[in-house]
Amino acid sequence: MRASVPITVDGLKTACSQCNLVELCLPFGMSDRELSRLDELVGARRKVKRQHNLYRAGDPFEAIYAIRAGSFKTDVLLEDGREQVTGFQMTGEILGLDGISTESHSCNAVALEDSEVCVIAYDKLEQMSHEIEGLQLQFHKVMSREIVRDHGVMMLLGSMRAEERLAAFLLNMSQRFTARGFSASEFNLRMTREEIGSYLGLKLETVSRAFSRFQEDGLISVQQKHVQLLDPAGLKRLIQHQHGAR
Amino acid sequence: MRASVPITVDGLKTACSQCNLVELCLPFGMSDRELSRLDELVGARRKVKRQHNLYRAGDPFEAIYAIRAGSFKTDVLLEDGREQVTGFQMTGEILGLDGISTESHSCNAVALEDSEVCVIAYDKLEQMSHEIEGLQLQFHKVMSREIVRDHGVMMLLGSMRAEERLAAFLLNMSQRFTARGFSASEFNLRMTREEIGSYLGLKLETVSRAFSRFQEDGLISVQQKHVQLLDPAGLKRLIQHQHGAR
DNA sequence: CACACCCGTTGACCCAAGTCAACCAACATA
DNA sequence: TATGTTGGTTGACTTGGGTCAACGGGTGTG
Repeated sequence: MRASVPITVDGLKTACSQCNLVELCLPFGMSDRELSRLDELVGARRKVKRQHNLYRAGDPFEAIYAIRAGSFKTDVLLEDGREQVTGFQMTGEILGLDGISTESHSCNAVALEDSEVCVIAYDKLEQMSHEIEGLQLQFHKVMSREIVRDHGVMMLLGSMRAEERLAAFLLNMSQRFTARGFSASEFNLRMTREEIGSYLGLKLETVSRAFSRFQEDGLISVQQKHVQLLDPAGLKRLIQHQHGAR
Repeated sequence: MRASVPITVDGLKTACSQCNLVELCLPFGMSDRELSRLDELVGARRKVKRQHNLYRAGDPFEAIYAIRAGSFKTDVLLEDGREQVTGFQMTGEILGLDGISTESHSCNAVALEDSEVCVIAYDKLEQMSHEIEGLQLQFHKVMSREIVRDHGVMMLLGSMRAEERLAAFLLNMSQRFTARGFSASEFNLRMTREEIGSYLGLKLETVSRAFSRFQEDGLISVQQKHVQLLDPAGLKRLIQHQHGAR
């Protein structure tokens, strides 16, 4: 637990039209004309240091955030201190959608490494969505994707065994690294075993053991946060026909 | 598993402005002027018989649905047949938001009893959102609420013990019945123990045992689907300070 | 109105994952 | 370069919830 983040805004306006993350981010699928108008929407960037919060549960909701560099986790806390990590977010992904419903955030967003986000004022987004056809549609798709993703996590948590959960997690990470132009088979995780465990509804020891098991079975090679997928098909098979599962 | 639903549209247009569910439904918070315009948006109603699907995973996405009467469950299926119930929906709640992202539905929606929905064509909704200020905002709030709700379920599934999950479930049901003008302490569940179990990531036997345990402890009184909450505060306490939890 | 089937309950037993503990490796800080 | 601290691994043991099985009651269908 670290101190609250000192808000770090640098004056630089970010141009969506020149950002290499368009393919992954809010502007996806919009026309060039629309894209250029979007540049007005995106305000300043904000830097968030590792372990610092982008926002906290209870904070008033003013903006959503597009990750420009780095990565985050979101979590919810119970009164008694139990933590549930609800997601890990990478570049191009949108943070803060949870805040719209009650006009205040319902979870915490914490940077897993030194990161930078584009701040998108929500009232401006609302207004501009009235004007730009493609923006509204794309924004709805982003929210809908989040809902679908969450259903997938419920599937993980509700119906899979420990090793299946970790396999699904690794394949998901691989797929998202690939979409960002990184290797599908080799990457560095940014989160701890405990954070993975919280996300997957497992204790950190169980996560660690599953990693070791996968290594023994020649499915992956792990060394701390560095992971190499040696047999992605094997991992997929593990999810599909593991029987006797709950 | 039953046959696919024969689409049952009756010609009656539904007037949001005259519906007693406004408080709970999409039109919430909109002005009277806006509300009257909304009547154009909502197309026909559709009846869905118990056990029949409103839509299935893979169906092309065309509309979202507001529940006018009855209730539903949504679920996702794994290749090997495992089912995960992702939610239970009651009157005034919106179904189908999962379909926006890929333009096809990603889960199944099944009626738990004979039910009726208002069909809201998505392209019309998009178009009208450009024109009606309050509609866009409200629609975003509905989607955001769904995301927040899903995070709550992840908390359940990832960090709570069996009895805590059931207690949280019962309190949630109670709260939603209350919002609909029904008793907070006495209601009939529409779903089976197996469906509750799937939703909570438990086996039906465990759900049944937890019900019995609660009854022994004087927290509730159960008889089949009929539930009476005798000590809601006790149920709340159970969630908050149950220690030794995972 | 009868009958089958589905649903819910309960018991006995088992196992996957949690708990507790020791230890080691990385990495940050002085 | 030393040194404290955090993160990860592994082992031994425990346990909450899953599994399997038997049974009884409700209810929707013919």
